[in-house]
Amino acid sequence: MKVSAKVDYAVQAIVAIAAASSRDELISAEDIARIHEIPEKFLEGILTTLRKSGVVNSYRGPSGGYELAKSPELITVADIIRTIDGPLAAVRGFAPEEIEYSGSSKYVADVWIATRVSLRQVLENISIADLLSGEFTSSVETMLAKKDARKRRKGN
Amino acid sequence: MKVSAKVDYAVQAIVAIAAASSRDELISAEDIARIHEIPEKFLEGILTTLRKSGVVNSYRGPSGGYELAKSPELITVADIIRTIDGPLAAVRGFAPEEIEYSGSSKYVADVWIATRVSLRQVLENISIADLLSGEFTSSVETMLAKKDARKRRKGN
DNA sequence: GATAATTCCTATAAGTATAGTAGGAAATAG
DNA sequence: CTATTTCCTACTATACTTATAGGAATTATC
Repeated sequence: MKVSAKVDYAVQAIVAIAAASSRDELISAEDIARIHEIPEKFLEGILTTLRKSGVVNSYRGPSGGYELAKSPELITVADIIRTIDGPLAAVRGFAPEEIEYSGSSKYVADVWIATRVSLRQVLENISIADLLSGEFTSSVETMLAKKDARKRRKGN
Repeated sequence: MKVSAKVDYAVQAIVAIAAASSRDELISAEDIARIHEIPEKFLEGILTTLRKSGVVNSYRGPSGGYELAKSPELITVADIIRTIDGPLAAVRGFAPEEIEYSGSSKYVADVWIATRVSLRQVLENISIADLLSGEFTSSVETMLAKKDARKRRKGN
């Protein structure tokens, strides 16, 4: 259950682009890469994917760069993850429903289905606009306010 | 955000062992592998990891096999994932707190922290006993009862 | 028109993780 | 003694992740 560098970079890049767009500016891949310490050529590939999926627009030439293709309220973190990495919660590369669990494993599918529901509840409810303002929907705020939210679990 | 084959196999194996243990029986790796279509030698490695972390006990020789090392109420899916795959939600291999997000990325850490909280809420609240009975805690039942819990999201 | 900035495209590559295989040593019940 | 089973070590193939390299296409500006 790991978040790839690619996805983390993609989210950071989109937020940076959104910040520029909110000032009616374009921002170049080079600037994003330098500011957020993302390998530039790697970032270029990520931005190409985001462009092809219609999340950002790009313009070439001097004073070129990237802008959001739609309002930041309409882009969620879940959208970005699905674009970059595929399904939110794949089990062995399949959707939970596609796997046959028999006998004592009968209820194991429910684990992955519940996992997917919970990921959706968080990631579909955080928009790029939220990440610009730092104000999240109440269900997300509730999670962030949890006692040990920012603490690592003891190594068992 | 994918669930590895290893983790899926591990959960299935533990439940199978729990089912046997509830009848006061041992079960062999070969039986588990055959019944649940898990590559046998691959499963052996998984069971060794689970033994070393104190989740199961093993006995050699004919009529040997595996049993749970503790009560199924005390083993959660989160425990199994951490044993097999490491932290529930690592970002680029680090814990969310370990990454420095600056400038417009300031709030990106909160995304991964909320993600981790939500995974914990699900995975720490599903025990092996729950997977034997098919009866989950109410917060998990609520998720499973959600409208589209068992449906894939449209490809965006 | 020349220049420089920028995206776009294709190819390659190192490193790591995933998923699995093979063979045999050690223990043990009957 | 034999058969069963875990235990241990090593190996392999493939894919994925995380990049890197070089240059072609586009375009704003002088």
